[in-house]
Amino acid sequence: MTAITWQSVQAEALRRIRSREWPPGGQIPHEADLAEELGCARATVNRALRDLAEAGLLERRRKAGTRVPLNPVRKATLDIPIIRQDVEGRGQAYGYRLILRDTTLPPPEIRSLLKLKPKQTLIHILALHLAEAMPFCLEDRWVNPDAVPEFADADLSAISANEWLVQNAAFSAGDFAFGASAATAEAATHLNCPSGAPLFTVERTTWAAALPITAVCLSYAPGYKMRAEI
Amino acid sequence: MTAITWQSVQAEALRRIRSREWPPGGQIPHEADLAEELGCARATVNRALRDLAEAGLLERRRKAGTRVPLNPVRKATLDIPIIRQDVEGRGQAYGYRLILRDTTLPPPEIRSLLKLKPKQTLIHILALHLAEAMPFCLEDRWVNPDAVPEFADADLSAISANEWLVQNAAFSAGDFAFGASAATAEAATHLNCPSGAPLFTVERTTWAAALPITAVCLSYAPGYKMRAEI
DNA sequence: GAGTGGTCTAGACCACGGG
DNA sequence: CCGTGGTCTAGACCACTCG
Repeated sequence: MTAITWQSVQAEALRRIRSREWPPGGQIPHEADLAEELGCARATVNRALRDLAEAGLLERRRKAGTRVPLNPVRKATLDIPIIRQDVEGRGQAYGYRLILRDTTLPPPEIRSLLKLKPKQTLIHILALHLAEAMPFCLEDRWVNPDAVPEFADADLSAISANEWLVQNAAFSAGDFAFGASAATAEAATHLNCPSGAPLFTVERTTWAAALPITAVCLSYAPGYKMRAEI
Repeated sequence: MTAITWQSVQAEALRRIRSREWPPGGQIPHEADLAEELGCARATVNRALRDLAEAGLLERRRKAGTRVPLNPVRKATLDIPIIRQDVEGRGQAYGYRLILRDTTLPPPEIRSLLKLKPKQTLIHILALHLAEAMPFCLEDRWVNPDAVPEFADADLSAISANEWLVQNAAFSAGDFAFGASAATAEAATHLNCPSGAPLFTVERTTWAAALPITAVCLSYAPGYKMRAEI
């Protein structure tokens, strides 16, 4: 009977790493040797070590073998839910208010961010997400109608642009930048906080292949924290 | 000849998801059917779909099968390097200055965060990380000497606590909280910014099993952005 | 050139959990 | 109960890369 799973192999490897039985900077045995020692197939060892390498706890290279990194670059995984789910996941009642919806020329920084041609117009959205009727997050978004033509017909008073896009243009690529900025006068009004208050911000751009879909800046009300585990 | 890899299966699955050939909320074929259709082994399909599920693009449950989620919770991966590598990775010269090193009772919020007994003393570190001789990040750290006794002998003028711990107590578990806060007068002095300036902050706690190792708050100089891709 | 991880296969058994 | 994904195996070939 085989009580050996890839998880148990992984746990044993992790133990050896943490106990420095496999010291930082050192090579560890080959997959084949480990498989024999632990009494399982090489594929099982492979699965276990591959997962550890993806988390940054091991470095693997063909021919060079597997080693414990001296300065591990750990990987943390962030969940990116739609804002409604973020609020509801905290056990709070979600609310939403559309503030502005317009079609206009974007400012230069948005145009260059999305690599648009000079005269390309975008749909501009400003919306407030609420938790227990308190301001939670201000969404300042630009949408490329060429990438998602149906968006022009979306009823943004019933569903947030955030949610609409996740449901209709999801599964695409993009990048995030997290930072802090001072609340502008307008943001302070909407978020009901002092002007200049420190706000946690998420800037995101989304692409369908080479076609830009949307750029958004989310400004969270003071006190918001984004969490991750490792 | 087998031109079929799990990556190609994954790409095909992704295409069907994005093209809505597999619509949101809908079931997709079983692994066995897909394997037959695509002409590969079930294990290959499994690997491809498992990876998509880990990224949040599919939901898999035994017996219920695999479906495309209506509101996908995307997963983004963050790299957590040591600060020196973060700076050097930007092509800048790294510098470091130890500001304070003390052994004392932690404030209540740190004590409860690390679940310490009332009279447990910790080592308190305050240090500044520099990029091109400009303030980059302020490190405010508490270390549990019971968890890492050797830390008491570390020469923190030569190596940052951040780096020492990564090299000597790495591979442990922990959690992160990202947020924004206003620069205190002291932080403003060290970071050379106005008091009250919005700072991007990372709070982290690290554990070896049930034993708390360290709690740290990193305050980044104004303008810092943390990036991730999806 | 040769060693190491990367991957595929065909088959098998198992565990979870929906109906 | 029993279908579906989760996993293990033994063997094979391949691709990368170090020496």
